[in-house]
Amino acid sequence: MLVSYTEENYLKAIFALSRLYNDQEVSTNQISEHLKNKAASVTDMLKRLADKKLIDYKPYKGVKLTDKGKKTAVKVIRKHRLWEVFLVEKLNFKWDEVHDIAEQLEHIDSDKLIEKLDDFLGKPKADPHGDPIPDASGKFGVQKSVALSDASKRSALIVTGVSDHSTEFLQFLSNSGISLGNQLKIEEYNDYDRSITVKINNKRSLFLSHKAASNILVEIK
Amino acid sequence: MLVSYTEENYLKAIFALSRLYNDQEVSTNQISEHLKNKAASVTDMLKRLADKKLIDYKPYKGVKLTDKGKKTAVKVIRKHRLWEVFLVEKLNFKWDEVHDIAEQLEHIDSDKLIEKLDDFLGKPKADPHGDPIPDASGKFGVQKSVALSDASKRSALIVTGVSDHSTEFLQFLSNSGISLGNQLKIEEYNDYDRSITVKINNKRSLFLSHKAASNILVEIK
DNA sequence: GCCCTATTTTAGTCTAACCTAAAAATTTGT
DNA sequence: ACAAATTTTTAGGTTAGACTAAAATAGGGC
Ligand SMILES: [Mn+2]
Ligand SMILES: [Mn+2]
Ligand SMILES: [Mn+2]
Ligand SMILES: [Mn+2]
Repeated sequence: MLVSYTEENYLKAIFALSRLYNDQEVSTNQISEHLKNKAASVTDMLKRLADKKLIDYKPYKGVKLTDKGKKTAVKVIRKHRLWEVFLVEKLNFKWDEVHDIAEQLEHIDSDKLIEKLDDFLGKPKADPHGDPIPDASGKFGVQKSVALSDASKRSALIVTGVSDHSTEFLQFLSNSGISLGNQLKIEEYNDYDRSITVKINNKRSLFLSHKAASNILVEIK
Repeated sequence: MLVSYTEENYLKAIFALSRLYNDQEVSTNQISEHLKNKAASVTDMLKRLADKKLIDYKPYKGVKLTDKGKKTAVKVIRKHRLWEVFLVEKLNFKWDEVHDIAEQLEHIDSDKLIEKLDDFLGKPKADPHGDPIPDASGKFGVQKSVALSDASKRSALIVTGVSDHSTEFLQFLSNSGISLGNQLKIEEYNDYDRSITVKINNKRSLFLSHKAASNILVEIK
């Protein structure tokens, strides 16, 4: 039984939303907003996905992915992130340019291709935005990173990812000279607006708003 | 104006067929057989392609690609062949495994991606089957190869391509120890069934039927 | 318990891309 | 030249996936 391009996008959306809301049922409206489709169209699709046993759907009660649906969604995410690594590492794209292309590439259907691509890239554990890449069996490595805005002062931090994937934010980081792997130290914490000052790689100092800091993920070194 | 996945496949088919029949108008039935769609469906699509100015269509008289249609078709072919090179050269696929995956990859829409892929692969001039790769402006290099069955005896020949792209034929060649770049010499020519015997790289001798020899393309060294 | 509002589903349309069956146009054979 | 065979188009349907408008349901406040 084959899953269409469109169905894959719905499964991915449901997976992301159920993560976001700690594995609760996902509502029609949440999916509708996420995919920018009308709620009536979503209901339509939910019926089709339920027929295919990819989701559990109780009218008015929201949906949950079945194991089969989860497996499909995770595979699409795996493909998306592997292709992003390829685009950045091999083709020299910038990290803010790859998402839209990966949105297309993630639907290419060939198990052999995924595994050969994974080998070619050296079985990467994370994509260019620090998001973990599930392995062939669908398991994600554990991510123990926290938002920079929640990190403690003075300890050495490593930038491991971002939680805002927009071109604007990624370009802002690049322009500010922050990239994955950089070492950060929080130098000042302003109670008034929760803005901070950080030192990058023990060199330059940089001022960051709370909004920016909340979207940078770090691990304690 | 965007060209759909399906429309791209029609343009590619029309391009291939008009090559095959020396730039004559392509008929509805030819397209129908090539794409394994019914003739009525083809007529439907021809109207849509004509509306988009991608083909010139006169009912009952066959179709020709416009410049715009030709440009689109050639770009799809360029992408198909570049991806095939990627799959064989970088991911170690065999030459008989790549066509179906390239059929999907050829529809990925990003000019920047094509050009970066082309650079990454070293701007290859031919795909793994010896088919020429048009450059970014759409120009094909000239192919001066002939069928092995038409080549003259005793001269040193180089295998440059195949004209049958089926898995069966490609695997037959691999099993026989013939690949692109090999040197061949015709040792014997049997008038009875037009079969030949060739020497590969001045070492092994191999018997080939006329059918096989007619699908191997060679250049005189 | 009932009303109000927000959410969700149903009903009815639309388009792209396919199909079958029938009609029309073209080509072929004599 | 004209009938027969072939090719192509038209007419009418289907399905996936979108939409709008209207109806149904659920949940919160009193
Ligand atoms: Mn992405
Ligand atoms: Mn990413
Ligand atoms: Mn191919
Ligand atoms: Mn090829």
